[in-house]
Amino acid sequence: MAELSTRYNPKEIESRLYEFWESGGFFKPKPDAVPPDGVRWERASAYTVVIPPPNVTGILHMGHALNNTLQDILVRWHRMKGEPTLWVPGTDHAGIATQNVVEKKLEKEGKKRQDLGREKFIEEVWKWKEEHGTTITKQLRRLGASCDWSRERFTMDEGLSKAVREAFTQLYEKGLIYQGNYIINWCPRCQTALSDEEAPSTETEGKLYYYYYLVKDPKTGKLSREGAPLIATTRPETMLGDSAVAVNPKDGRYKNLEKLEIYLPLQNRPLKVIRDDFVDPEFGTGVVKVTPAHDPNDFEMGIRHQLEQRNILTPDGRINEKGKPYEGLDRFEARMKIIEDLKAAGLFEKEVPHRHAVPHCYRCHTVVEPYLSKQWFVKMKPLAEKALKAHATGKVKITPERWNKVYTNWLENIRDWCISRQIWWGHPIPVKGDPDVLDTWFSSWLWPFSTLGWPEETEDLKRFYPTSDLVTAPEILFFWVARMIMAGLEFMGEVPFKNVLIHGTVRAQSGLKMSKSLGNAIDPIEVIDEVGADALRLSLVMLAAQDVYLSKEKFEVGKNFTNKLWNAARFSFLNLKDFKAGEFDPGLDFKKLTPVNRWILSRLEETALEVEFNLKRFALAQAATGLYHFVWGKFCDWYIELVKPTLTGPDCREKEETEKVLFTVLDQILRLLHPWAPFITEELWQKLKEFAKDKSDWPPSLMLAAWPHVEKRRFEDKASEESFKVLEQAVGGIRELRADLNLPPGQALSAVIRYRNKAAHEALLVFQKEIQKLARLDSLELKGEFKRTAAYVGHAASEVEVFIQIEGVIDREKEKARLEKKIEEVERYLDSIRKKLENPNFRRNAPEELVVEEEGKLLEQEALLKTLREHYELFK
RNA sequence: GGGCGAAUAGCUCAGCCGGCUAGAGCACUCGGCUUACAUCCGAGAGGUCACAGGUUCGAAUCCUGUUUCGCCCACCA
Repeated sequence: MAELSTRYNPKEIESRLYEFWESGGFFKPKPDAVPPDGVRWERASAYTVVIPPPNVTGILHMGHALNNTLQDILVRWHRMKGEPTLWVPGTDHAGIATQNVVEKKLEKEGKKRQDLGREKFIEEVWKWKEEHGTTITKQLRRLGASCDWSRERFTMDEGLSKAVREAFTQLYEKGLIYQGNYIINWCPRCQTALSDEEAPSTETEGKLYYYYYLVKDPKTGKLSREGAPLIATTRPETMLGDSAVAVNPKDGRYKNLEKLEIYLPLQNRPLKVIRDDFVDPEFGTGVVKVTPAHDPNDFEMGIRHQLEQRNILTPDGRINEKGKPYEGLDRFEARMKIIEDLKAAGLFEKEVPHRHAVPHCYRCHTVVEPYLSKQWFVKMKPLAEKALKAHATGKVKITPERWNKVYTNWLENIRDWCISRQIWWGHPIPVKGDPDVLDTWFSSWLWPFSTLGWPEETEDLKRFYPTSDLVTAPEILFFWVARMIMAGLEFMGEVPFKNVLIHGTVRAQSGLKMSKSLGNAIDPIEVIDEVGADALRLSLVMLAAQDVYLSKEKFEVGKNFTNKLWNAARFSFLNLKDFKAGEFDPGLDFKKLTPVNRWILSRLEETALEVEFNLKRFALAQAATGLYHFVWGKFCDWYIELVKPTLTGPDCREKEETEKVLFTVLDQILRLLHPWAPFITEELWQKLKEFAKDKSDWPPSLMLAAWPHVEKRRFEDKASEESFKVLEQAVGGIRELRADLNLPPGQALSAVIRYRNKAAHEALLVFQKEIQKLARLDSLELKGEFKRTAAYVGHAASEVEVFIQIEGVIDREKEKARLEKKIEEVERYLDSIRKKLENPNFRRNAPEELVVEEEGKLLEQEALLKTLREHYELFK
């Protein structure tokens, strides 16, 4: 075998391995997988995930990296378990976002979309998609995502367009789609309707303007502010669309308001006076101007009181002919002009600062205008009811738990969904002569089944629907997840997935959302270039128990760990060089193995159990952390160090056995780690494979190798684990003394270890050689006598007492102080245990085992204290 | 305005059903190039678990309230 470099270099291997996997067809579900009982896999046993389709315009950001890493871990795990596993990839046409991108591109060429005309423009968008639409899928490959690319879909491809038409038709025929004049969120820049979810509000420091309306004197017919109501509004320009003023029916202050003839200033139009419960007497002056065409509440009031709906805005946010004399002005210009004019007319009272929520377009951040227009809607109540029921009966589970309430709360208060958009790029509404297109989400909500072929009854649909797990960020719980559940139930009669895993949002270290425009984004591809995809994945996942606050240093964890793994394997390969595996099953010989080998196998099996337990409950971070500590803290720090002399020593039975165990442990580690770190584990596993004598039953890729599932424990050995604790105490004690005493590295050292019980004695006998090696001792005596010529320093743990004897002089005062500190510590601890045990209530109420445990601790600590005191006497 | 979440070492976080002297990684201090790895090895220092009450033999963990931060939702003009 070629020598491995001393450092892990991900660049060399990543693209080569991905190509190997993809061209080998390993990402495709097994067509003929057969479970142990010989029955063909049933639909229920397939494992399916559909990717949250990134926008075609997108470039991979950290949110994607986390999201897809989590999916890939689950997918690779299930695939290794032997389940027919399918991860469906694809991209979203992202209506407004994509249209904006292409418009911007045209702008640079000095063109507008209107210049091209609709047909030509759409051609341009497709052209753009062909050229740039593969960026994100290429980037997902760099991450290692094991999607079945042969099944890649696009929300505007032919099949999905058909699904969209079918879904629309079905809803239409059921009477769940209607068209109506409605007040909707309108983006004057994008010139389209937006759903409520697309128009998020931001708290804004605004102003509340107070000014007088006019009253007509019945005698003179003159208009004046005498006795007229003062009103307050944040958007004075909408007064041009006023139809009435309203007060609360119970508001005593305005009993006679109806008797007045109220007129609108500037336009001098008569207004109605109405009374409505909506009006809050506490807010402003208690009098509200009513503008049915430009405010959602006023719209409702307008319906209740049959008011005129006066639309005063053009689609691009300018005042139209109804708003004379302000016609042609932009809405914000008009606001200023109107305030000026009101001031000039002596009607303006004051302006006060006012914090309020202002909706903005989620794409271009323009202030959204409530706007009256004809739109298409889906009646959501009937769909939501089914989705609530499916959730209540446990058909869909959301993890973490707390999101369940958020989900149900939203569905219970659902409002109809405005699905038409006045843009060009999107699915046309299949209604003759309608120029609108459908909301992007109208195609994405069908994603879990449309990607599998619906409305055709395909094999894929039968085999892989419903899917298994959906992994997503919380931001699109309503946009997407809830709607998919509704669509799945409506069109397929079944929930689209069984589990929803919601992970944290990736933020910059500052706590802000990462975004390119804020300049605080860390590019995952850059990180992959620097430390490798595996390091990125491991770091992200280990941090991702909740929201992730990222900075570049955080990828060190993964980087260092992959390098450690690389070197552990490198060491193994150097020492396995004349080894032929294949026929070896440690399970057969387990009882005959050396204690060290039994110990590592026992720990390995425990780790495998823990990893699977955590994977099952979607605790991917905990699973990764557990593996990390096993590999680094046990396998590298102890096992490899312990078996070094054996492996590098002369050939013997023990050496052969150790090589076999090392081979097994490394193989299992690589398998366990593969879902998190697919590249490095594959690379190392392929090398490991070269040592196996019989490779016929080894799959071509680690991706397809069997997952270390522990059905029944084969390697459990509590005794060797206990002995190992004694070893750790002994070695740790000597190291501590060495460091405390600041001994020079070459210092010759003899140690004496005394034991407290038979088990400890046996453990010491078993590991005597190892202790000597790890603690770098010249000699080691068990329960030996102290030489009169040497000075001694001691350390006592629960089961062993460790002394080192040093020829020559040691600093007695320093050692005295050290012992005093230790004695004090133990006394304090002993005190707390005694207090606990002396409390009669503790004995009465605490569980039996706990009391026994505490009593054990008491004896242990007492013995320890005795030794420390005896030793202290020597230094007095 | 309503709902949710967070508050633990200098930093980022783990601590499930209440009970091992509250842990890890980074940073820090001391000592080491020990024939896999200095992206490393060994040792160490560092915490009144936000605050105030309560339940309990026992609370970082459960309950109540307070403070600070974050997120989501909402039509108060």
